[in-house]
Amino acid sequence: MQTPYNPKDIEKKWQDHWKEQETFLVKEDAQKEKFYGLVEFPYPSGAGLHVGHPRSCTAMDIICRKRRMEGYNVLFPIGFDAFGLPTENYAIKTGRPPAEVTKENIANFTRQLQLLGFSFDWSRAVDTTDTQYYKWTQWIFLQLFERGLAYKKNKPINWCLSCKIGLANEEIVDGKCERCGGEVEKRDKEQWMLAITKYADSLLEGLHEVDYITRAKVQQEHWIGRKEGVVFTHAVKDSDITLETFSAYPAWLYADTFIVMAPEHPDVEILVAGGAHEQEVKKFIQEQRAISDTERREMVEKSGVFTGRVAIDPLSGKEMPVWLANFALMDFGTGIIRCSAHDSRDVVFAQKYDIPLKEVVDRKDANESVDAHNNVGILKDSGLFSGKEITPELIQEMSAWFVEQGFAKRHVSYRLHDWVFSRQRYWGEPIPLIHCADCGWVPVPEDQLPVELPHVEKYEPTDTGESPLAAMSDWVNTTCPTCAGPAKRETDTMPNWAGSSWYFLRYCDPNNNNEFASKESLNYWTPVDWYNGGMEHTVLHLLYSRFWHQFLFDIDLVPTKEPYKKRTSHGMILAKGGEKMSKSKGNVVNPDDIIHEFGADTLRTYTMFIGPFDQVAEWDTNGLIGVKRFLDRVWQLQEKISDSAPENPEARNVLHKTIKKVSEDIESMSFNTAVAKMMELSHTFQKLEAIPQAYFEKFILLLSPFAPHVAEELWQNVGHSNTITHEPWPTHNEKYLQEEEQTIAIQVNGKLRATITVSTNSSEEDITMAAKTDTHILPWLEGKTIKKVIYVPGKLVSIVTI
RNA sequence: GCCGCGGUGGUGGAAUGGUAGACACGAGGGACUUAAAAUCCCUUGAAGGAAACUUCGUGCGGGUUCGACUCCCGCCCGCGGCACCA
Repeated sequence: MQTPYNPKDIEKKWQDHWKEQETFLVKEDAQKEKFYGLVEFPYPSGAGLHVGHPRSCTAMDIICRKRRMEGYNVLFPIGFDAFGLPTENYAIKTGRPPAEVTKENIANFTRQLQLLGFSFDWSRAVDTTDTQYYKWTQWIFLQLFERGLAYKKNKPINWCLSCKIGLANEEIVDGKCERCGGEVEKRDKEQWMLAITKYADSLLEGLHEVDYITRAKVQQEHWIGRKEGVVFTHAVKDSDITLETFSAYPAWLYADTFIVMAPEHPDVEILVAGGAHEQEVKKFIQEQRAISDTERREMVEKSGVFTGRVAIDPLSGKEMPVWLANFALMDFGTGIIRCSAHDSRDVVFAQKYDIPLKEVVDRKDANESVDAHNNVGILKDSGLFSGKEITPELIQEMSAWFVEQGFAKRHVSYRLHDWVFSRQRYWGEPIPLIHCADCGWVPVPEDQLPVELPHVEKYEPTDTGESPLAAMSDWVNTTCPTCAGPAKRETDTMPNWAGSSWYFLRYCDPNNNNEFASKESLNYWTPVDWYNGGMEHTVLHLLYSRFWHQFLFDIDLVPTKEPYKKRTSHGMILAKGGEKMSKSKGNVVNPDDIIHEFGADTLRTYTMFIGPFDQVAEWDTNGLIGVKRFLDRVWQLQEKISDSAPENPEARNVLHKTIKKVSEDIESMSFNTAVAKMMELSHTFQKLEAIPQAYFEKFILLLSPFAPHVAEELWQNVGHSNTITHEPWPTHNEKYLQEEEQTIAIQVNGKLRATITVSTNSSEEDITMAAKTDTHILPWLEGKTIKKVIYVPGKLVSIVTI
């Protein structure tokens, strides 16, 4: 009688074994093909691991363990994205240094992740707050700076009136300060920007060569928002000013009758200066400025004010009144719009202020909307293009003609904006620049990197909205690296996204003191073969890290243009009832408790069994019971192993089907059905008097990526002394997938009426004959003429009668 | 409003043109036990029927097909993202 399955002892034993034997440590090996599997590194919060972490980590752990068994040299690293607001806010509240808190949190996360038995190469763990790590984050920033991709610009920041601090966008909930619920307004401040828009087209093109889930590609495309169009230049009557408008729908340009400008457009002031409408316009601009972003977003009412000016339409020579409108956005296109009867928003505005409109297509009926975005209809009153049907070709033709005639120039507009890279915060990488009155912004010399975060007394941002570093005059005041004159350090820090934009490169060579990673290590390991992470990161993190990587590629520091070959995403795990897990709701599931009660193997396998991997799943502790029973059953099977066990064709066939199914399902991340199939196999084996050892071993190999600890123990119990980690992955034999008998469904007129069991060798004639003469089928054919018989090999016979 | 994903038993889900409900939870019944737990076995979409079996059934309405959860057209609902984008 075997001892009962005791996960606690087994899991500890094998985790120690892997650590001592350095089972998962890897080195470059030119003889072996590499595989780089990556999971998003966690933010080590004080709350500890969430059950969502085991879900994504187990999935990639399974893939990496399978790859090792397939003979690949597998890099599967982990680290911590440890700069961030929650730790800083905790520091403000308690006065404890963030570095100290971070250290504790990382230790706790490490302990928890190790309890789950992931096959990470822990020797490569990185921590973005480690000076030896952020030295290189700063270094990469300087490369961007030196090539003109980092620049300073006056930008509004979010300012909480009651906390008197600058807030990140993420800290604003429903337009209010997340911390105190107070009002938030915009304040202008000089901010460091990264020119990601220079990479907009490259980032768009790169999407064609990578294998990302469609959602990720579509969302990135949408975020970049590339739109081709034309820019018209309009003379303003009795003025030297010209107005440039952007149009993405050139088919409707003949319909335009008025122009609107964004209230914040810099030319507005000159345009109205001294005019009869100046006071009204100024009042409108002030009103608009007072409205917060959130209110503005919710505002449906269109409003505006006439500037008193008239622009000339280059197409017709006619006059177009120029208005300011609350819906014109300064940061899209040129901030000035030609408006027409073919845009519902323009129509609402025109009707409100009695501005004349003109349609350039005939409506079939009065209710039909002829919206600019539809691009359908036959043009009228459109000069040369009257009578032509709007098609993509015509739009091209029109754009070309406008350009040719000198009315317009081509222009591409993007939704994507340059990346605001400054934070007025303590807990981030200091921006390694020094400002000198004579030399301007000067980079900190490479041999002085990293610029370390100094120790401060208070972590709150200052009254002026600057980072607490600004109060450290000893640190701020320095000398200019160029002229040695007095100079000041930049006190802004980098955003959270900085450290995570290149961490996967550091994993290749984490202890390198001379480079962010050696060329050899990057050539061997990159690109990442498979990257799994959360849906919430498919836009920003992915875009930012692709941008940095493409930049590093352009300056010849990484070997590929794209960092990730393949990107998948896991669904979130929600609490029972479909709510997000949160401390305040008290519905958080702590992995420690689950491991204590059921074991890590059960937790791992359950998170894979819970539902389709890419969809949200509701946590259900009852579901763990079924998985625990399964592993118990597998454990019991070892008692039935026998050298003298006879071959059992039926069990063997089920085994080979399981090998095929599990192998394929891991590749498609259909982990839930892989587990289900192994459960079936365990039932099949359980019914046997004796199990041939060879069958059992193959089963254990299949199970090992899911439940590695129990698999190692069983592997040892059946007589092996080596770890199961590098045993070859089982392959199925096609001939064992063939049953000797098959069940054929018989349909009459599309309805299932019977099933018959026939030998696999039976001919089509035999089977259709058997179908037609089956006792259950005969009554359905009585008095009918058979029109057609469809035979699907191995599946069914469908009889159609008249 | 636009984009993406989803809607199947009491519950989580399986099946991407071929026997709807695999696998699991829960529930009911049984075996073992002095008893309980654990374990094992059976039943479990609905309705009708003694049974054989029949009818209905994958959000709603149409269509294609011998055959549709699956493909096409038109809707409804839920979740996520973007949103006055010219």
